[in-house]
Amino acid sequence: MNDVARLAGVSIKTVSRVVNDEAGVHPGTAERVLAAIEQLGFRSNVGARNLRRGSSTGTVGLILEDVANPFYSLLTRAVEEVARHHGRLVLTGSSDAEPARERDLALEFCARRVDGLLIVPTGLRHGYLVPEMRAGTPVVLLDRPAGDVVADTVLVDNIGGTAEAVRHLASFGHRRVAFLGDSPDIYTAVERLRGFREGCARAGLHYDEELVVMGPHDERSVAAALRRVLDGPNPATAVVSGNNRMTVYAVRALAHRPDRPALVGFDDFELADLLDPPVTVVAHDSAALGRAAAELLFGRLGGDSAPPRRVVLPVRLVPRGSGEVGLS
Amino acid sequence: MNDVARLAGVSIKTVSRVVNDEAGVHPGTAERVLAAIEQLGFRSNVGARNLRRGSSTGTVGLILEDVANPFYSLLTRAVEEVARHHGRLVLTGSSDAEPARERDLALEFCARRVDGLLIVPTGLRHGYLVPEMRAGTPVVLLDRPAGDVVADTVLVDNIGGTAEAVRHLASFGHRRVAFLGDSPDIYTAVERLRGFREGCARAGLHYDEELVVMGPHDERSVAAALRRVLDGPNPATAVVSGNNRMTVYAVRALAHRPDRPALVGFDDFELADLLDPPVTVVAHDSAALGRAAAELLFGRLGGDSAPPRRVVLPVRLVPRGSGEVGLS
DNA sequence: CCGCCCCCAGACAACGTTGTCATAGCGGCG
DNA sequence: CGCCGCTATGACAACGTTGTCTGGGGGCGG
Repeated sequence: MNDVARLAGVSIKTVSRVVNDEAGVHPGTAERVLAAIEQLGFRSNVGARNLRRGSSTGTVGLILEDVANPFYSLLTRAVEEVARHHGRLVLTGSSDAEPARERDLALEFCARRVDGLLIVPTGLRHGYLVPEMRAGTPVVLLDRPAGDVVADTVLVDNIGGTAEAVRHLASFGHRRVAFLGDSPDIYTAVERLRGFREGCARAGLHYDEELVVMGPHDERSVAAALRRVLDGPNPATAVVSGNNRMTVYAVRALAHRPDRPALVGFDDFELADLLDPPVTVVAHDSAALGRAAAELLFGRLGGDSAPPRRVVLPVRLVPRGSGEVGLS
Repeated sequence: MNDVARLAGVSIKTVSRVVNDEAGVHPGTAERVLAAIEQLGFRSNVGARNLRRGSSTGTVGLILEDVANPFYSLLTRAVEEVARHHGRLVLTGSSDAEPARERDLALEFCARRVDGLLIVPTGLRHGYLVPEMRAGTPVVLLDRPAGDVVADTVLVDNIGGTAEAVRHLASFGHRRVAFLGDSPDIYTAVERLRGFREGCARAGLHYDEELVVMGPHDERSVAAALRRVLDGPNPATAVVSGNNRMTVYAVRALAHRPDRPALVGFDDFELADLLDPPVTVVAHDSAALGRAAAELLFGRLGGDSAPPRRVVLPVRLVPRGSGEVGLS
């Protein structure tokens, strides 16, 4: 800016005025300044501006498990879009479901003075957020609440959705339904398991612990879990899988089995409708999740100081074929 | 920091020393300072630190078309990973294939003094990058070069891959192969079309313009394009589709056709192997693309000042079924 | 002709840090 | 006892901006 001022033969303050479109600069002067800016390729330093102004940095932080998962990448896109409408940029980070990494990312974001944080929380302890929130950084939690921190939270109806899946399968005559869930230290996994139990209870099914496997997270372990519930003496005839990854693994594992069980997956995924058979899912809109959370965040930034909200987004069962298999 | 200093009864400089783990602070003093930091929830302001130090902001910018596209979200994840190893955070933005948006994002990133930029360039004019590059911001282009700017570029072998797809189809007896490509102002679309022509030439096929459709970008227009090449008087018996989106649309459009043509898609995608028939693709590793570009960028940040490099990553044809259909 | 006001422009401080230099205190050694 | 050198600390300026205040000149009315 100094260089620009020198080149244009004005003071640095006048350059600042031109850069900020402030009124009261002689058009001729402004022209000279603009020419100098152009010539030197000057770009105002937003960091310094924010420091001086004490104003927003124009960024929000987004922390999730893994952008590579379509569920989160759709969510990310939605957040980006809302942020853009509010003139903000997005800092992203994947925690890989490691609490320490989530914490490091969040604190790093805060040190960079993001205007707000959107977090898909991992693990159980989130007390590290308290000082930041007290310091005025609004935090919105997505997809899961944080056990020990009260903040705005946007969830999907995990319990209702899983219960609905069970009801659906029971309506086709299934009495022995298995549940494959994620690790029990993940909130959504626990909720969906609860929904599963509830669904069993409502449909008058016996809840059999033998048919519940929590924790398999890769293709091999999902396949093993399926063998366990399908190859026993009293096998399941239908399966509810707890998230999009597991559903895909399950489809893969079941592809070459002669006696395929009925399958309903939690989370929709691309091409589910083109598989053979098309996969019935409990769908929810992850873009809507991101949008709702981001809107909530910007609401807070806009001055909304109502008590923390908890929003639960609806899910809906999409029958496609894999879940409408009767008993053979 | 002032408050911390006051509370600990030391000068602000001593607080700075403690925060930065500088040697030569009395342990007792350090303890008092740390206690004050804890009590006040003090978090050092990275922006101010960078301003004073004139050092890196510890961020890199990543601009691509759309994070929601799995191709880009895998890439994003790889970039995040490399950045993390180099202690950097990632600012992301989706350009939606709009040059103006790409430009705005890039300049916004530069105003925030990112250490470097990774860009999947959209459109043909990227001169706006020149001042930034001259100012010392390294730029690496991914997936496509920028017509009018010389910078490090990481590409995939578009021509070779598409030619290979044609060769593969011809080896199953196909003589009339159609090509569905993206809009011709996208570099990869043009390259793949060139690869298609080259493949036709090498396989001794007549290159028939009637069988080439460039530009369809949603489900409806892909379906229309397919009708055009399949329902004419002299129809195609095989189709090469130009990217992952189009392949998926094509699969959907072909799902209920009795006379399905052979199909090879450019870009691999999840579940391609589970469709019926499984989809043969020209696969490349988008994570490797992101990794290579990020490594290149950090190499530049590490002082590598060799002339701009152009890296071309290999592709490989993955036969799965849809491309191994002979003539009926 | 004088005084006032308006239009432009610049001087200066401050935002939150940190690098540089200065200084106070203290123990040891000749 | 005086000097040296070391340790622990602080004062100050500067990073690149911008808000506030001040000042010079010109036009206009009295």
